[in-house]
Amino acid sequence: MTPARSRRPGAPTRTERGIPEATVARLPVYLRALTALSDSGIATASSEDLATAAGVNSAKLRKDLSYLGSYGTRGVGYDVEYLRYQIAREIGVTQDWAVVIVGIGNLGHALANYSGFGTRGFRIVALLDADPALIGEQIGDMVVRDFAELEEIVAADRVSIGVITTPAGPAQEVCDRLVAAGVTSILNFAPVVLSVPDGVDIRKVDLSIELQILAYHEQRKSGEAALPEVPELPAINGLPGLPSVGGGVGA
Amino acid sequence: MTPARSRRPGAPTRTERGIPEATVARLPVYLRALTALSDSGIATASSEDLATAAGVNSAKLRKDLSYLGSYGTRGVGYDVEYLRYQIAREIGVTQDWAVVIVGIGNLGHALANYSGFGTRGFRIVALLDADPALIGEQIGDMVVRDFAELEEIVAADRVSIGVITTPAGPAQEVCDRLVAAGVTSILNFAPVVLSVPDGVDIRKVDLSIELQILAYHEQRKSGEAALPEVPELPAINGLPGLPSVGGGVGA
DNA sequence: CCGATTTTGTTCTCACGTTCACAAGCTCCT
DNA sequence: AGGAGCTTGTGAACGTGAGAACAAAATCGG
Repeated sequence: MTPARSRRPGAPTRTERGIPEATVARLPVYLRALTALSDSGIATASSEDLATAAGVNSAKLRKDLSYLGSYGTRGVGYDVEYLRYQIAREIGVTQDWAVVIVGIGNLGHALANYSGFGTRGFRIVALLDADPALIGEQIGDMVVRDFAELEEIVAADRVSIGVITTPAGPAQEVCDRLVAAGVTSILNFAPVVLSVPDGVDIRKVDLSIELQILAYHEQRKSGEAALPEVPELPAINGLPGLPSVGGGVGA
Repeated sequence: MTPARSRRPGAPTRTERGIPEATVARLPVYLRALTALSDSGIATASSEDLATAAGVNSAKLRKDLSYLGSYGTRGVGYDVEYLRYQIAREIGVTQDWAVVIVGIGNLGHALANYSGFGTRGFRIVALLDADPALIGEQIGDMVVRDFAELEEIVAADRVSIGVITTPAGPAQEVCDRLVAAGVTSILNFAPVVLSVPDGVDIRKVDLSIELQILAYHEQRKSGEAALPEVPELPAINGLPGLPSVGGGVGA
């Protein structure tokens, strides 16, 4: 351990490798950009080049990279291969993470077939479903197994990441089982808010939310005129009997 | 138009219906929570109830809702149906938005079959692909059509939202065609940074980025010991010939 | 009719994230 | 060897978002 390079008294006291969440979310983008540059045979790139490839501005990119350390050479730029390795190591994709996918419907199928699984760094070790009609089905070079085998598989393959592609209904129960089995990171595609204990990370991908955000902006663009005028009282047309207002539900 | 209700001189001057982006991103979550409460027969809910259902804290929820107006009754709470309608209207899902999906691979198939397409508010009007082997295939109650028909379809159905589920390669070209045809909102599943002109909104969903973010936190949890020590010089082992350092790329 | 109770809407403060601007440091040319 | 020219890394200003706390308004009981 180097003795904390030039820790000034007034420095932001970024606690021992604490990288801001916003930066963490961009590192994979930089990694992909670097891989693309590398594949094009580019050996060195400036922050400006990288920023363009990643779709951000160069000041932000430099600040983000500065949290990792001082890779990069002033007056020259960044060595593409070197930086790529450093970011991959920081993210943790120099090792392989074992992943299980639970819920082999349309989306589960699609993810199971997702060749390369993005960049390397992840290995699907099991496709699970509770439906007997699906168990045994061959997908790519894998076979769908019974969700009941979850605990066994997690323990055997040291699985730390679970992907939930079930419908909304069973999602929380599946989530609880994953957590109980020892999975500590979950990627949720089901349209529900899952609750997990502290220490478990959860991320959500939700198609319909993304579309609704687009719709909001789209509505703005189509001129404010398109907005139906607000009925200020709850006299809603096609809705089943509303109590005039209030009325107090037994909470 | 009401003359700007009680605009104080020192007020934040939130420009005429400018809702913060962070709030916009949460409105669909509130909408879903309200729909769930409604389906359970709950007629009135407090900010605390709603916040729990949506997975946020109640102060944030109240502040978010306050940007929409003063729906809600002090001492009582919010009328579920009324608030649900107001949010739906604000987002713009009281009308139906026409959507095309381009790229009918595994993911495209999955989205095409996504029944209900989240909540209502969206209508898939075409599934497009350039591969002759796919054109004509029946998926649900739709048929895959030739990507060449894009312009015609967009014009005929007033399509404003496009979903890109092609591989990375053709994504930018597909994007350009969509924009040229008049689409002004794009949801991109391809692992590339797309560039679009001003006035076009774009959102990205990226499985491998989400997994990498999880991996980063996972690595943190597994104890810092797991971090391989940093090679401070670019002496990278299994990589093809690196110029010692620098060497200046022609940029 | 009035006070107690409940819950919203809003104000204030703090933390986080973004962008600007520039000094430090490296390379290359003369 | 020394200066010119780039490009990084970072300090500082600015804007946005989150959370605590409280005043305003509505209901309910006496």
